[in-house]
Amino acid sequence: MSLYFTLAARDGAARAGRMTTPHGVVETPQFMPVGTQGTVKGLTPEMVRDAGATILLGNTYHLTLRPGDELIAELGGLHAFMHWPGPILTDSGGFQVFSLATQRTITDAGATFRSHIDGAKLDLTPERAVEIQQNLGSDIAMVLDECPPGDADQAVLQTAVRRSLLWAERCKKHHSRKSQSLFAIVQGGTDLVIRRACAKELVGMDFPGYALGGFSVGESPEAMLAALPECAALLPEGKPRYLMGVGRPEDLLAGIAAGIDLFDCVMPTRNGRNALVFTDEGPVRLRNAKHRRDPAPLMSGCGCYACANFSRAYLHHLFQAGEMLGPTLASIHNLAYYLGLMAETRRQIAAGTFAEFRAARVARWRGGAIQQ
RNA sequence: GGGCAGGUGGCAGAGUGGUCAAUUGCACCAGGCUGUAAACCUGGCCUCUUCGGAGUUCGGGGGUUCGAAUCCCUCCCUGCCCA
Repeated sequence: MSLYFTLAARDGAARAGRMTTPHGVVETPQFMPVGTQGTVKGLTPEMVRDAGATILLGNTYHLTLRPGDELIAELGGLHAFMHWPGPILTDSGGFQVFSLATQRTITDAGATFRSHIDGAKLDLTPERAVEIQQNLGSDIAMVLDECPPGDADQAVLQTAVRRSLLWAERCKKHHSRKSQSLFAIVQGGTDLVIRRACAKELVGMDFPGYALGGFSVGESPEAMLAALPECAALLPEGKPRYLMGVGRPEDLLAGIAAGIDLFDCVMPTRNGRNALVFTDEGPVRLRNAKHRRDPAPLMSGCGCYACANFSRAYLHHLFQAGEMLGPTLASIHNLAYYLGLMAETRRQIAAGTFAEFRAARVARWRGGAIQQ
């Protein structure tokens, strides 16, 4: 076994636990910053660590196209290559099946991409997706899946699930790296019948961890939040549960309430680069003229490097001037905010007060958003 | 004093008789971003508007014309060259 997961506390459906990987321990619930191309954009690994991160995400599709998974293996694996000694989870390229839909064709054999960089052909079969991730040497690899869009009809969802199940089995069979765990991905959109069938099959294959994919891909936030509790409950109790690609702070708390342990999302880093920071009072758009002479930190009471040393007026200036430190500082704050939220959530679950905590937080975010 | 070039929306800069409230870029204003083709993308940016339009604009004034940012006269201003 290369992965140990133990639950330390429960509070309703919410759980607090601990996942031990070859490269370190991950307390759950936990948020994983996204480092698609072997970097959390704009931040050094030390900045990411100091913001509170313990585990990062990397990407199969992007890293095999550039610089190449074999090159990374030759240089000591992804951890050494990107100078991140902690745990890494790699996504399989299944999300690119969705996000780069115009660049690919898909059959039961696998997904064939036309590189978004130079147009070269990339055959991403389940076996190849596993090989790439084994070359990268991540602690957790994901099975290749077909991620259909949020507005897909039942027939499309069923095809995607059938294919994802086929691929999951092939990935599992092909996977051989002992120091790496392979997680399965449940698809099915917001259709609970299809989700249930998909989860049942995957649970029967006995993976060390399970993810919910196919959320936040165009369906309404309400539809996702409504489906989450039942979908999370389909996954084994004693194994890590990962909600892929989600999301806004309130979505994370909803996921945790449903029994999710792991999250990843580009939102804190992408939105940070685009001048939006998350705070207890809701989102703050730093480009807005009202921050021009505001001496306050991004968020009062926040202990992150950005808040400890700089004003909103300064961040506003950096973004107006197009300075690269703006995206860096906003990303640092947003990651610290997300990771701090997870740390506080773990304490609240341990104390048995998660539901009240969640209700108060959500009310404050919404109230703050209205005042913006 | 003489010659030449030129004065267009916050700035730069197109347009040179009607399709011009006026290309485009920048600046500015607002919004979006959910397993990253995103330090990106949308929209707005003279005034009013019941969003159908309406009213004032292209240095000032006068004129030609059915019609002028575009042609003519005049005045003012700017740059370069000569004295």
